[in-house]
Amino acid sequence: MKPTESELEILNILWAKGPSTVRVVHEELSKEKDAGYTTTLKLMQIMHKKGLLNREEEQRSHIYTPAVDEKEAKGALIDRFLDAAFNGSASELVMQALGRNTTSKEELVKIKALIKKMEGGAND
Amino acid sequence: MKPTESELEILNILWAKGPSTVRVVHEELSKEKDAGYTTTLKLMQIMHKKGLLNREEEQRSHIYTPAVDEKEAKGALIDRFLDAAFNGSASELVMQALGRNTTSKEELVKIKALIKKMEGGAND
DNA sequence: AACCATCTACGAAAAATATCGTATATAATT
DNA sequence: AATTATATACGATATTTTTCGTAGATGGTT
Repeated sequence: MKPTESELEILNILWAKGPSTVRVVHEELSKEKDAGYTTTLKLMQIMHKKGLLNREEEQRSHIYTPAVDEKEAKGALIDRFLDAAFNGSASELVMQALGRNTTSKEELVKIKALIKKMEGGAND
Repeated sequence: MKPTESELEILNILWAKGPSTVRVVHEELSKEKDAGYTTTLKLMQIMHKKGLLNREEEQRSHIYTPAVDEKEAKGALIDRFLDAAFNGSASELVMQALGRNTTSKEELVKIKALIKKMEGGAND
C-alpha cells in the first residue's frame, strides 16, 4: 500500500472532509492544481480498484471514503521516507524538520511532552 | 530539483562514500535491490544530465560526485513530504515520527537541546 | 597480438502515473 | 417531452521512471 503523491492528496481531502463525491474532491483539489474533472474521477476509480478507497454506489454520485486509516497510512509513509532519506533514523529527520520552519510554542510543548513520555518509557 | 526515490538512493550513497565510480555505487546499491549494472549507469548518467551529479571524465571510469548539498536537498525533500502528507505542519510529522520507532536517549537529548534553542530564539 | 574484462553511450522497452476525450446514462429544468 | 447539466465508465495518450540489451572503446593479461 503505497499511494502516489496525487493519491495522497486525495486521501488527505477525504480524511479531512469525510465521505465525499468526486465532485467535491475535485473542487477541493482544484484549489491547488488544475486538472480536469475526469482526471480526478479516474484517479479515484483506480484508487478504489487498488483498495485505497471504498465507495457507495447507491446514489448516482458515488460516495467515496478512505479504505485506509490515516495514522497507519501516514506512519507507513514516514517509514518509507525515513528509509529513503534518512537511513531510518527518526531523530535525524526530526532534527532537520524542527530546524527547518517555524513551529509554534504550543507545538513545541506537545513535542517536549512526548519526548518526556518516551524517556520514561521502554526506550533505549 | 526533485530526485526520485531511486535517485535519492544513489545520492545517499555518494553523500556517504564520497566521489565514486558507477561500479562502486552499483555494488552498494546491489545490497538492497537487484538491477543490472547498466541500469545504475543509466540512472547516474541521467542524473548527471539533470545536474544532480557532477563527474570527472578524465579517467576511464568516470568519478561522480553529488552536485547538490545534502542538507539542502533533504530539507527540500522534507518540505515536499511535509506538504504532501502533513499539510506543512512540522510538529505533526515530528510527533508521528517520534512516536513511531525506537529513538536512542542520545538522540532524544539532541532533540531536546534543539527545542530549547528554538524556544529561546525568534519563534512564535 | 589476441583475448578478456570492464568501461561508457545510447536506444528502446517496460512499468508506473497522470491526463483527457468521448460515450453513455441519469436527473433536473424548461 | 425535449434540453441541459452532471455522473460514471473506459480507452487512449502523454509523461515519468526504471530497466536492460547491445555496440563500441579501452586497459590489462596471457
